[in-house]
Amino acid sequence: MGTTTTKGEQTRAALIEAAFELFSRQGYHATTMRQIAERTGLTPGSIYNHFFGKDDIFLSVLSAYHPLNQFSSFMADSKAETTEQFIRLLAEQVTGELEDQPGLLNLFFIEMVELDGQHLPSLVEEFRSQVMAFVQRVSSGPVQSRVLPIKAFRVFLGLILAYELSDRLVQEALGDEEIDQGGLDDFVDVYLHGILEPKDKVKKEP
Amino acid sequence: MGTTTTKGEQTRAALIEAAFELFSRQGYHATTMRQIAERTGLTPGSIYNHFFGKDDIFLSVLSAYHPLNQFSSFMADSKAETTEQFIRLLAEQVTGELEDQPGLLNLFFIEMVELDGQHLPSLVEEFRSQVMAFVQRVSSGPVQSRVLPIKAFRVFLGLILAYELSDRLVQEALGDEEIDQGGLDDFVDVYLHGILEPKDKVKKEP
DNA sequence: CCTACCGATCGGTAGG
DNA sequence: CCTACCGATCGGTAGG
Repeated sequence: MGTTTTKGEQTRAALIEAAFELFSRQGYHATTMRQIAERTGLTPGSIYNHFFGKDDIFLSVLSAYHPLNQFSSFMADSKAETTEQFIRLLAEQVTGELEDQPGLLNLFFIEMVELDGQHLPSLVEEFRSQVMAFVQRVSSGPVQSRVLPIKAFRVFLGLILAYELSDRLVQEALGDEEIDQGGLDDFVDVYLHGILEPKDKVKKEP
Repeated sequence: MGTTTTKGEQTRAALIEAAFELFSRQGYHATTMRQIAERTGLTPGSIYNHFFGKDDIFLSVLSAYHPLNQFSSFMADSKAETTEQFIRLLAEQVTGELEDQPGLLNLFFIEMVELDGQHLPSLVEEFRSQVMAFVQRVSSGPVQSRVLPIKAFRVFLGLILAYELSDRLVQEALGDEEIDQGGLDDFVDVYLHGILEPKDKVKKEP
């Protein structure tokens, strides 16, 4: 690459990567500065040449690894023609990404629980443009969505969460038994068409 | 109540309650035995007359407060006639419960991240009968579900998660701005009928 | 970037 | 159930 990286920048990057692996596996408070240093081949004290402290490291990890980073490229590169195709493809890519990097979701939960969600607002802010792209895409297709696009986005996020978390639960519960692979399509089906047959469309009482 | 509780049992219960509040707010490792003792009016050392150690307390908290405890009573008491009513009512009750006790969800995430999900299998086992009740209910209604009931259940759990988590995110992001209250109905709508108009039912390529 | 070190605090125990 | 205490380990600093 044309970008030159100084030794210091390389060390900083190595620290962030090591910290990501430790944080996402053990949580924030269970991860020690000594562990991070050891993984990078440094002495604990040396870390403070690159970061103000432990929380500064976590903040850097969070911005480098937060789960919504690749959303935009997925959406920009999408070759889908219909809304249905678009949703299916996006769900596939996002869950694939989360499967490759299981720590991404953990990092999010750690921030929420152990750090009281203090960094969530800025994360949401960073993500705003990607939400808009999704909304634009869903509302401009040849077939309109039944619900407000922003609601559709929120439920879509939930779809991803539902698939990932229940997948972990099922795998944990079953152990070595049959693996309920590939259920993603069913999840997306429900998202697109609901669990009920169309004939069940009963008017709600006012 | 007719059940007599000894002093020791009362203290144990008080410890579990105090521990729940602290764990769910701060996480496992950030909560100290001294904090738990202080909240109960005890000396740190006294805790060990009731529990083997910190992890034993967490285990007790988890079984006393795990989020799926009230599911069964909700389903048993449901007066819903149609599947649609059943789902709507259940979603309302569960999210209402999670709103009253925000710690329930946190506890689940803490277990998953900080304790590596070691207790999840037993939790799932405890919950198995409730899953069966849901499946039974959805598959025996006058209107059949389009998807396998077990899948419908997994997506339903995701629906709840989606609503709760995105609600927290939105509230965190908006701060004092408009509060997007009551969007639960929209979430349930998507779950029941999908985001697409029925006319969009396009066959997937084989 | 390392050596050496600090005060603070942790989970847990002994003895009564 | 309390007093008193332990070894271990934590995040972070001083000085070079």
